[in-house]
Amino acid sequence: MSTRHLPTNGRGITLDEVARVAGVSRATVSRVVNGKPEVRRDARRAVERAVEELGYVPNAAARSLVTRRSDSIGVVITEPGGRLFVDPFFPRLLRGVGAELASRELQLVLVMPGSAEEERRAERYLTGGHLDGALLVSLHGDDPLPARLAARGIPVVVGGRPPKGANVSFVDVDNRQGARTAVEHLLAQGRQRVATIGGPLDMAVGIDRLAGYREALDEAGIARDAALEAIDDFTIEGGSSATARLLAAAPDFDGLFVASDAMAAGALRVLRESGRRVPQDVAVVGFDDSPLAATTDPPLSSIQQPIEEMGREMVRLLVEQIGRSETVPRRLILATTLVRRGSSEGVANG
Amino acid sequence: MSTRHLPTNGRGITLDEVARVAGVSRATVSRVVNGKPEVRRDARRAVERAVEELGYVPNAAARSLVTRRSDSIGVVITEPGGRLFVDPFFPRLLRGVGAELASRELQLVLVMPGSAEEERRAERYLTGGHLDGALLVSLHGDDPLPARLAARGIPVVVGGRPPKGANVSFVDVDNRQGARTAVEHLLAQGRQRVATIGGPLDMAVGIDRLAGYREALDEAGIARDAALEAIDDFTIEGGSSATARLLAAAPDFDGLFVASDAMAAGALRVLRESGRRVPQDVAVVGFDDSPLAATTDPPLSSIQQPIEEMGREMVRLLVEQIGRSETVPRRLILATTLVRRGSSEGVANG
DNA sequence: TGACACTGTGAGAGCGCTCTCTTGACACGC
DNA sequence: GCGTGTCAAGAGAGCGCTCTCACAGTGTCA
Repeated sequence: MSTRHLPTNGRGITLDEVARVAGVSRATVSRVVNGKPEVRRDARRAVERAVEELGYVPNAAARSLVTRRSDSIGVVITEPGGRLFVDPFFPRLLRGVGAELASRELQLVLVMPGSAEEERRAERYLTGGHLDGALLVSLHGDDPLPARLAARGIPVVVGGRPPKGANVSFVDVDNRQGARTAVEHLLAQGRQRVATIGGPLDMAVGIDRLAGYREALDEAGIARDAALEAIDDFTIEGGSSATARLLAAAPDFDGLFVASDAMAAGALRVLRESGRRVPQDVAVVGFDDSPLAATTDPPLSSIQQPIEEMGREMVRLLVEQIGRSETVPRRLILATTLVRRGSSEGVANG
Repeated sequence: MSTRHLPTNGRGITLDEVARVAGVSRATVSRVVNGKPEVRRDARRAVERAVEELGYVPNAAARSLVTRRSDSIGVVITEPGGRLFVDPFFPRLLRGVGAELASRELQLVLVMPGSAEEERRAERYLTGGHLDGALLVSLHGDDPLPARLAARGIPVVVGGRPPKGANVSFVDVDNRQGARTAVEHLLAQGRQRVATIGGPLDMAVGIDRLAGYREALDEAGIARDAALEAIDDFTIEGGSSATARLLAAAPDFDGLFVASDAMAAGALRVLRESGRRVPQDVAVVGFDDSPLAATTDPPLSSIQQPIEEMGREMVRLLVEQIGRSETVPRRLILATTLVRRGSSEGVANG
């Protein structure tokens, strides 16, 4: 597009040089570059031409130094490993975040602390004013990070329901309603004994999806049965062993809601090994609608979450906060969708 | 616009204040903070105490402005979507990159251009001297980006084999040898007619994995057969339709090497639908060793690649370049491993 | 015509840091 | 005593930018 002859690599072309070439002052160039309105046509034009000709790119450090803005935000992923690799939650989220940032000329700084030591370094970095704000994802237990950052006046938005103490903005997926939808779908298929495999109860997703399961049963007037509930981590193996426990405690269940697709994949295997046919004997619905839902045998019905939208909304909430000195925390809950596949279709048994 | 002298971000602790508290000059504080040796014991101690007491964190922008280093590197992922979400390649890579950067006090800036427009913006950003170097992953076709950046003197390391024209450092996985290993394994199992499903031939991975397949056959003295080769994209659906074509063209194949696990998942489904048993009738090996390899029925044998190590090595090569003015491009090829699972086990047929 | 408002532009003061250069203190040899 | 060398520490000059303030130029109205 442009013919920039000078291979600058940042060092070299400064505002001063552009000003000289354009025949105006440094201040005027600055105004044009930053889109300020009070510059006359011809001056603006001269500056634009000079910028183009010289291939001028503003020096971010110098600008930051005076504006006290870094024009970049942090995305902190505190995830030891598991979920990180099993489904494409993070790529999707980052995609959404990136898309929303791009139109705002903001940069995305990824922080993935892998140890307690690195986590402390990350906090230090965040509180050091290097970033204009932070997106916090995949918090575990009652991580004090969001509250700590908020207390320091750093704009923060949490992805997922934040820990108890933290009064910060967040964007969450409606896990509870998603779980309800899944269970209602199983009941509508005529299933009488619907079991569940829940995720870890130290995570909001784990708690909320189990709560949704229970609500759906309550609302349908079906008595709960502790034997129909098994809890495990979000891995494939967790799903397998939880299913084994379920089969031992309540061999007669004919519907199964699993709080993640990975666990559901494990469940399908164990069900098959136990001689159950899916969906004829047991109808199964997972959660996440991850790619592996389409590869299992039979393909897995699942609850789809708008992850990219979540990323985008997180950025919007964060940008709202940046610049304002005091803001009221906002919360946003995004709806989920049931995706019907073979594992819960047809075969009305009763 | 809004003049804010709020104690937010950074909180205004400067070198000067630390110097005053410690009773030394700004220069001495700077020396201590940057680990320069020529400071006497007591002065050093006083500074350290003052830093601790005040919670001083250096202002990155000010430092950058004079050092002309940003202490951050870019990771550019030019991937329209497909591969991004199907397997955890990127989380793994980012994990490796992040781990290696953390110990070097470097920050990771993620750039994911989603359109041509964003790609140009990204290039502008990179050449603007905002970053000390860049890691380029998932390049397609003959993307001119690496060559362009290198020409501007920006340190660059490519993940995967770079486009023809680009004489830059890169780290790649030994796709060719991985494919050979897979095919040799199938032959060792007694398979006589080994087919393959290859990836897009405008990508280095696609080309190299197909080349490996052919080499293995050549070396075993088996004549190649065009009917045994099908090409498609790296998706599940691509694998399905490629398999259908293979079944039509050469219904007698008894071994199948698929250039990605996602495609292999599609292949398994179509093989099953056609009445073939895996591994009895057709033994299958995939590539990537993604999580879905463990969830298919039967579990999929696959070629594992050291993705996190790739990320770490990329950072090492990049850091080597940063600071040096002229460097010779280096290349690194990482070995793969065959992971044997049910889809290619036992049943020596011949 | 003078007083005043308004607009576009330039001059210049920093932002917080690093780094060179200079100074100061001290030890040593003659 | 003086010159010389060594090492630690301070003074001060920017790095490239934004932003305030002053000022020149133009228009408006009494």
